[in-house]
Amino acid sequence: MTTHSAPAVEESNGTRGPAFAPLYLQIKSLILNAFQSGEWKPGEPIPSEMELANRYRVSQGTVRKAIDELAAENLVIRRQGKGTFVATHSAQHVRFRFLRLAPDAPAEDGSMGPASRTIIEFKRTRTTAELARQLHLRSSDSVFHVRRVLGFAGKPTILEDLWLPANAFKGLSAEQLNTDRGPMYALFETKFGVRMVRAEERLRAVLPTEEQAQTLQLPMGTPLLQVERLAYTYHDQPMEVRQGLYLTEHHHYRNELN
Amino acid sequence: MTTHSAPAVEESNGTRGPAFAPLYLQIKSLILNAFQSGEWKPGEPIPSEMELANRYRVSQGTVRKAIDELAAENLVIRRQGKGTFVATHSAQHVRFRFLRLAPDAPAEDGSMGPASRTIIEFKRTRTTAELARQLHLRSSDSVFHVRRVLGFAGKPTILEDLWLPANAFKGLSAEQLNTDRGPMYALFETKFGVRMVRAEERLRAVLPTEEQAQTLQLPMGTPLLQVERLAYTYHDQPMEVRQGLYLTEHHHYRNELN
DNA sequence: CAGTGGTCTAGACCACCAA
DNA sequence: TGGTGGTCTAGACCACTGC
Repeated sequence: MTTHSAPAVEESNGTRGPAFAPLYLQIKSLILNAFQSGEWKPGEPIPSEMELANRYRVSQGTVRKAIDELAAENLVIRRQGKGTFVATHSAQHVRFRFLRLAPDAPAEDGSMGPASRTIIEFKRTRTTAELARQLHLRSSDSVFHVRRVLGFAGKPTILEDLWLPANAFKGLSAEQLNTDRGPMYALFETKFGVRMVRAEERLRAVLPTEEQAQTLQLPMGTPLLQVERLAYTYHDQPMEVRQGLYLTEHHHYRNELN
Repeated sequence: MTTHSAPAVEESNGTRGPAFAPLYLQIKSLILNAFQSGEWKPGEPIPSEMELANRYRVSQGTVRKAIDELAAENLVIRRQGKGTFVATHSAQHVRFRFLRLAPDAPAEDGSMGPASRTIIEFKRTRTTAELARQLHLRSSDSVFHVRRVLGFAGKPTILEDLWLPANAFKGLSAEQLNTDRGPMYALFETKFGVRMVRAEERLRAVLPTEEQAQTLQLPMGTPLLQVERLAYTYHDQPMEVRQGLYLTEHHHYRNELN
């Protein structure tokens, strides 16, 4: 603490983004740190703009611009008159935000989720070279591997494999996954403090192997949409690899180009 | 013109967005009108923020917020020290912005475009009921129908059908499409003043018909990625229906989830 | 009513670009 | 050097929420 005119920002914090970034980006980075450290948890309100402005010794406008960006990236939700809240996968209106498969005929009850979910495999294994590369792991690290089938209206529709770094998901169990209702990403948030923020997907049309066809109860030769996903948490840290096979007879993958 | 304190906004303009929208949204709407009317064309600079502030009788900050949104929607490009420019599909770095198919192995020369393009059908027909619904046409209106094949590295990879409202594309010819280099959407801009701004896509895995397989020189039973697109110009006006069949043996459709 | 985010203004200074 | 967009500030007022 120097004596004259407080230094703006500073938070007795070693890692503070690029040294000479604009003030509002430094503020944004500090807020993200608070998210990652769990100081403000998903679903909870963050301090008001005025409070943050005082804390960081900047004007309200600068805090506002930082929060503007966080809101644009869906990391935060603003509600006029109430406050600003850390975004969560548990909130009703953003559930299945990352599941882009939609029924061709819109469901009666409005939004939909999988009607059935069955874990058909759960194990902890050593990382493969490919996984290590994608998840930034060392070859000695281990991962959880989950395989599950999602069904809509009684019909198996998605066969999904996913891999998670064991270090970040200590204690994950098949029991836990089976018991839980609601999106898997909501479970990750509440039980492991891991919030998925962004993902990249690669899509292809493929034919199922015999095993895959049996699992999905489909004839061989049925074309399936293969979706490879790499999901990231705060600060662009990769935290999940997922590969899905989607049956697109009565569903489609929707996308917006901007 | 009243005498006291100029009224802010107003542009002797009947259609001006929602009546009681915030000022900056009204400004944004006025700017969009200028785009649509062709007052400021793709690639050209728009007036400086100060000029616009004076013209619309608002502060620079309000104009700035309007332009912020336009920039976020990729309708405008800002360049510090130079000005703000109407976005264009002709610009080198945004070419093929709407083509999400990428080679599995990154190309040597960096960015890629189709190596070959062949128009295999071009005709003017009456609108179908489905097309009329999607393009907001009357059943008496007619459309252009184009079918083409795109190839990469000598291999046919995309079979694409597209439909355009004939009214908006008066004079479009197969000749024109064959002669032109560069993205089709750039041609639409320069020749017809139609700028595509946004699109919705629906993806499915399908098997080709016999005719489609022959056209793409593929064996029957090859799974293909079917991409249905509805593309919009300014003010959310639908202007193109497109259906593509993508061969995803050596390419993938990339997507970002936020 | 007090507290929150949302809008709007006016003005200062900076970083970048072209002539 | 002058003009452009980019950042930052300070302050006013509005709209919405909950007590």
